[in-house]
Amino acid sequence: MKLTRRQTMKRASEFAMVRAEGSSAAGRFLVLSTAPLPRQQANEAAIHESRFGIITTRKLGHAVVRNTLRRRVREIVRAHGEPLSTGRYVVVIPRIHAVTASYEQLEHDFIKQMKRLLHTENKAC
RNA sequence: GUUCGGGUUCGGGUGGCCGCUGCGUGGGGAGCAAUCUGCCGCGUAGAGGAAAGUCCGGACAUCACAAGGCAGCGUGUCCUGUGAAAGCAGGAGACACCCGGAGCCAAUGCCGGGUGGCCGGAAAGUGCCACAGAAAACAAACCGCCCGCAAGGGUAAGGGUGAAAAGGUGGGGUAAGAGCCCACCGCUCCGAAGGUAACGACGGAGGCACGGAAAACCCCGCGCGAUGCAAGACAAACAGGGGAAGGGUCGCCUGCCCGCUCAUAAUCCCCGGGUAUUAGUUGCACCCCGCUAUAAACGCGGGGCACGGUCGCCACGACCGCGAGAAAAAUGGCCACACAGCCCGCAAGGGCGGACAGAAUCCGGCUUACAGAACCCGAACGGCG
Repeated sequence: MKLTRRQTMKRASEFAMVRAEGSSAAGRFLVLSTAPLPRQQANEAAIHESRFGIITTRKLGHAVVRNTLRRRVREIVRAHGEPLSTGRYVVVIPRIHAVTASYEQLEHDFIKQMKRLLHTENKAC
């Protein structure tokens, strides 16, 4: 899937909403949370693109560490995030163990958490 | 050649696939058009020597085209060069420490070499100096010594403590002692050859006063208006109302003094209103000419300009390098190959694995972090001639 600047979350209120109303799944290396897009935005276009946000806190390390981690996560989302590509907010938060993890480990963890989220959603329906 | 120290330069490479942001451009879409573009392509550019800490200095911007002071902040040997300034470089001086030499009872000083740095003042003032020690500074008596029956007094020579104990040695002197007196050494003050200067060879005087720390406060010289690109400018939208203060308020600073200006506005506080936008545009990312089997661009070629570096015949010139522009923040992810490095192994080979670190208005410095590579200089040791 594509992942351009337009698809990023930019407002604190959006992150707060996902935190308050969304569902999440936590793995060893990262936390994945998601919430549906608001209605009024969904009405404008039939299929609306999801918005993605990656949170890298200072706890993870200095700027270079945070940059690489954010780039890796963005790449993983671009490669495997297709099931999440419409109609939702998606927030990915790397945890402290992600700093020493390999790209492959991060990839597996992301896919696993994504499947868990989608599975519980289907059950709820 | 090895090791150590110093300096300069570099600080990961090549290729493939898939992406992101800026710019340019072809097509599609929207629009009467200018033009715009969340769509599909193509071309092209895209982190550092410290981008870091935010410690100095400037550019730029705003604050009333207006004067000054105190507090406050910065800075501190001298000369030269460089620079817009901060600063940097070279040389010199004093000081401290180390090594060697002469000298030697000791204190200390002399000669030669090397190293070092927040290098004004401790004789303006207030305070401080842990522990130990009797005592930590207008002195002082624990032991000791002397006088004395004792009470008490004299004594800073000796002991011991300490980071530091109030000049050193010798002689005289004395009840015992003491610069109390003398000689030499040291010290202080005054003069002074010389030196651009810091400084100071040398001479004279004085029994000697002045413990340390200025990174405790402080004092002296010199310098400094404040706030920072979240500065600020522009566009769009809108609706104002109420309160406090009346020689008080506001205006340029963190506080204050003094001066000046304005005249019911402004400022401040409260209530209310507005919304272009996935955080509006700009500030903010060099300019000109030519080229491309479409065209253009920040591409390529040439020229100019700014900045940085090197060299010089110091007129300025020559050569080399360099020109990124995000905004929840692009500059990347993965793979392969070779090259450094480390580990295991007799070897073949195998494994691990890229130092410190990420632009945010720009420029000049300072400080701090840093695996490794190349070159240059110096020192020590060893080898060869």
